[in-house]
Amino acid sequence: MSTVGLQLRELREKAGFSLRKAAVAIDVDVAILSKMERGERKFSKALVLKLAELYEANSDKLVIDYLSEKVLYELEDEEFGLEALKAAEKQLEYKKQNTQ
Amino acid sequence: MSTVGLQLRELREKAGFSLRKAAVAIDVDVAILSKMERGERKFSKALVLKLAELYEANSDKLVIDYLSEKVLYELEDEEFGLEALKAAEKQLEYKKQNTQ
DNA sequence: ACTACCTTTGACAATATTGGTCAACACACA
DNA sequence: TGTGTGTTGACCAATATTGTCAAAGGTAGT
Repeated sequence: MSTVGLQLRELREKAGFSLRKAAVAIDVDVAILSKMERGERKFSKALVLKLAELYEANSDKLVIDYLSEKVLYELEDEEFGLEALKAAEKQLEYKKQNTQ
Repeated sequence: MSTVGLQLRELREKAGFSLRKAAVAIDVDVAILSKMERGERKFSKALVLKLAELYEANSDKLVIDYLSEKVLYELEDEEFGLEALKAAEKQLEYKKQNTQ
């Protein structure tokens, strides 16, 4: 599985943007984008969306992976991580039923 | 579904602790415990464990619910929250297989 | 060697978030 | 009145997160 950072790096390269140009286009410091692509810093959702738009890529999967990484980060090394995810899932499914 | 805070409040009352006594026992300010029980502040895992021990309650479910709440908090109002959870779950399951 | 790009790195400042402290409040009841 | 209960808000301190900047090292072309 490839991280959001690496996915966005690939997309950037395919779209023909240098790191600098991409950074300027979404109004963020080059250093930050560099670190984000390599996973040294966490993305913000806003930046993921901006980049997806810039590269003309579908953002849904990127956002899902972004959120998933965020969640996994919270649960890292937790003995009951999987159980917690399943509990959270139940909650969300329940909520979805009752509001839609 | 009952929050971790409310569960711990029930446990406290059943165990016969006043808020103050419980707070003293786990070495935390009363105000904090009060807020945590009512969900105005987030618990820390350490406090959940301490309280479970104090009330002689099984901590597994409490910890799972605690983590689940933490995760749901991250995903609140996210369109793709459910998908993100499922993606995270896959990751964890995969990881589990390959390390145990 | 020089120039012009590229990406990475680390140090630092600014800012936001979190956690803890404290005093006061309101309520009930002996 | 005095004692115990839980709640509230203001405040500070520690910590984490983000942004800024300058410099370094790599590569390619002239």
